[in-house]
Amino acid sequence: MTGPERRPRGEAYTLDELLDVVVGVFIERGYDATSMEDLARATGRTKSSIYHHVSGKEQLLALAVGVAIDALFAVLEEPESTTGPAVSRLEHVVRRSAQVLVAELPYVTLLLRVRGNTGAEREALARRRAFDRRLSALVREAMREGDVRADLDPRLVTRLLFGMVNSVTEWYRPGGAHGRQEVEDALVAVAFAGLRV
Amino acid sequence: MTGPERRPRGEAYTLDELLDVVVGVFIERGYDATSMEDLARATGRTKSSIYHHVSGKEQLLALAVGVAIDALFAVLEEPESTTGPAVSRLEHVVRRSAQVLVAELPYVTLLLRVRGNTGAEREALARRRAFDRRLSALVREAMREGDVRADLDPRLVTRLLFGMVNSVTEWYRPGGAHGRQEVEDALVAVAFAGLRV
DNA sequence: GTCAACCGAACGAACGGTCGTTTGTCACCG
DNA sequence: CGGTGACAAACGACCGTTCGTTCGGTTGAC
Repeated sequence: MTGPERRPRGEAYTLDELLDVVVGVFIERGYDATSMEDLARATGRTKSSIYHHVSGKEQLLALAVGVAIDALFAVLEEPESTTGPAVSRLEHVVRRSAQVLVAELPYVTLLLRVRGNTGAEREALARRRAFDRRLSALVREAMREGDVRADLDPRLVTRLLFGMVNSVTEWYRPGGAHGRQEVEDALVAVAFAGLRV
Repeated sequence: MTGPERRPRGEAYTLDELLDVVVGVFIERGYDATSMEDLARATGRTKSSIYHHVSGKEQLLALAVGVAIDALFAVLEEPESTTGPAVSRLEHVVRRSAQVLVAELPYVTLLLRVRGNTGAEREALARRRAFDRRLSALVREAMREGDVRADLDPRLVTRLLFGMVNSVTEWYRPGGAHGRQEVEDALVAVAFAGLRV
């Protein structure tokens, strides 16, 4: 039941544990400004030890953003995202996206900072665009069903809506001033009902 | 009337023109990934020529984000931002912030990507926080006056509201799919009235 | 004995920044 | 009105450092 992993030395890192540390450093210092030396120091190992697990710095980024994208796409496959009125599905996706964002905060934060300079980043951006297209279709459907105001461009609405959702990565901190439930509820309230009384 | 500037060579850059080019490269490649060699190539000059105008790479960043912050703070000093009901002032600030963001797109984009690793970046972040505090006070006032829903934390509302506004830098492109007026109107409509019909 | 895990030392390349020199324009002067 | 000294602007070569990556060897659990 212990699985296939072996731990020759006292505190060897699995790839997942390595990734957890690496993502934290990437976010703190920025991907480009992070040296392999920084990562070695943060993981308590040497540079060459890291290269035993991954092919290089870029693969670490690719693995990390993959975690985030997979988690976000999984939301779209949930039953509540595929059945019922579009506006309800949209609300569910908004709420669950916020939950994923908070649960996988470092990974999603890294994903949202990717700008597409390397091959791995461009691939991540392509998957993000595919995700956005799904969201946009959902908004359009909710407009067609008459539950969401149709006087605005659905693509524009999608961008603003999920721009607001994604902006949570900029300030949310576990144990910070705002709780998870509070953030979710505020997000849904502002997005669907607006600020004015 | 020609001013104090001199142009010894054919196409010498003033500091402002230099900055315009530099900011573009910073955004495209990312600040850390941009080398002085890149900047020299983009400006059509050599590295040492750039060092004749500024003290180094970090000062270029400091000058650029200063442009953005000054433009944003100026919005708060406009008459419509200081008189009348708080909710009207808030709406004006949202609308004008979006205008500034579009008008000074590269500079504001750069400002919003700053994470605070160097001295210049930390100073920019401090000024951003001061700006956010002004916004937060405005939201709180609008709640007290009864024009904005008061069942949510005003700081949280501020972050979501301007998270949405700032997210425009992620996708807006001049001459792109969405016009300036369209973006402003959609922003105000979604923020104050919400998506649901 | 095997093999994943790890290490220390080293590599060429690229980095931000410096330096001494050259270029070109202008104000001034005879 | 031609000549000249001063000086901002720009140049190319170079500095020490750090980068991502490689490699040959060592360790220790099974």
